[in-house]
Amino acid sequence: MLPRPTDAELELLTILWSRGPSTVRDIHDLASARKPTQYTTVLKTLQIMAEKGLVMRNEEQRAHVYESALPREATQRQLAGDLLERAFQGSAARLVHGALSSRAVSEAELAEIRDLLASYEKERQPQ
Amino acid sequence: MLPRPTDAELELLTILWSRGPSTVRDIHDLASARKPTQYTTVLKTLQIMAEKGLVMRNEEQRAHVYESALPREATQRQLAGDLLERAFQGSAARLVHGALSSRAVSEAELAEIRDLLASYEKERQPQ
DNA sequence: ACTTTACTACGAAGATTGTCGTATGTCAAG
DNA sequence: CTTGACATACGACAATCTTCGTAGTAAAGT
Repeated sequence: MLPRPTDAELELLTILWSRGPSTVRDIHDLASARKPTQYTTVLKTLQIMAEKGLVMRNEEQRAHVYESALPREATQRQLAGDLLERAFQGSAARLVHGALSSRAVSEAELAEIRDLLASYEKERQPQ
Repeated sequence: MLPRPTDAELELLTILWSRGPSTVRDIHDLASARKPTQYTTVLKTLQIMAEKGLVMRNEEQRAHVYESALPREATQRQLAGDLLERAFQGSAARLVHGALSSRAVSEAELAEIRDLLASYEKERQPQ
């Protein structure tokens, strides 16, 4: 339903996910710390995102408050699923392999994934 | 070094990975079976990909032969790593969670991922 | 009251993407 | 030799993306 967020849009979504509802000022401060950007660039991007339905806007205050329309997990599911189909022909194992081989992975991270798998294994057996 | 392939480019790369070096005719036949497209659209896209370095072109024959510049795994690593950083803040566990929750996963697939993890666990202990 | 500051709206420019049509060249068959 | 089939080259168009500047307005400071 919702379009896949573009690169610039995703950058702002990650900020909204970590901060929760935020003003353009707040979002710009964080975004431009990572990559220098004009205030109006962030504003314009958020306005477009609101048109697309990627974010919701609360206009009660003079400084509008923006909020991600979907929780982080939902968008992450969409993005992972999309890449899974388009680049990995649906092979989750290949995607995991690609992710793990892209950089060093800590033991803690491997353990976390192992636990995740275990819960999926269990889920496959309703009783 | 190489740019991230666009959606249309990735579609053609997947064909090259499965078929190996191919003519535009071959690629077009397969691509347009999935999504109707004009021959020259595929040709133009391949020419742009050659400029970007995403594919190599052999012009010995009248019908040029195109070949992916990188093996499938290298590009998949790039794409997975890129998404990992941009959408998952580097958390491989979250990426795996997103992928698995995006659709039903077979027992065989889970087993494959489990084996993959095991090999990474081993690799982490040089001695 | 006036000036500075802060905010939104919006037009627009430049780059990229995806798509196609047309021009042109090559080659084999009639 | 001419024609038809098939190939590449390339210009062009619309849509989207990213970015920014300017205009207008509301609030706050002096």
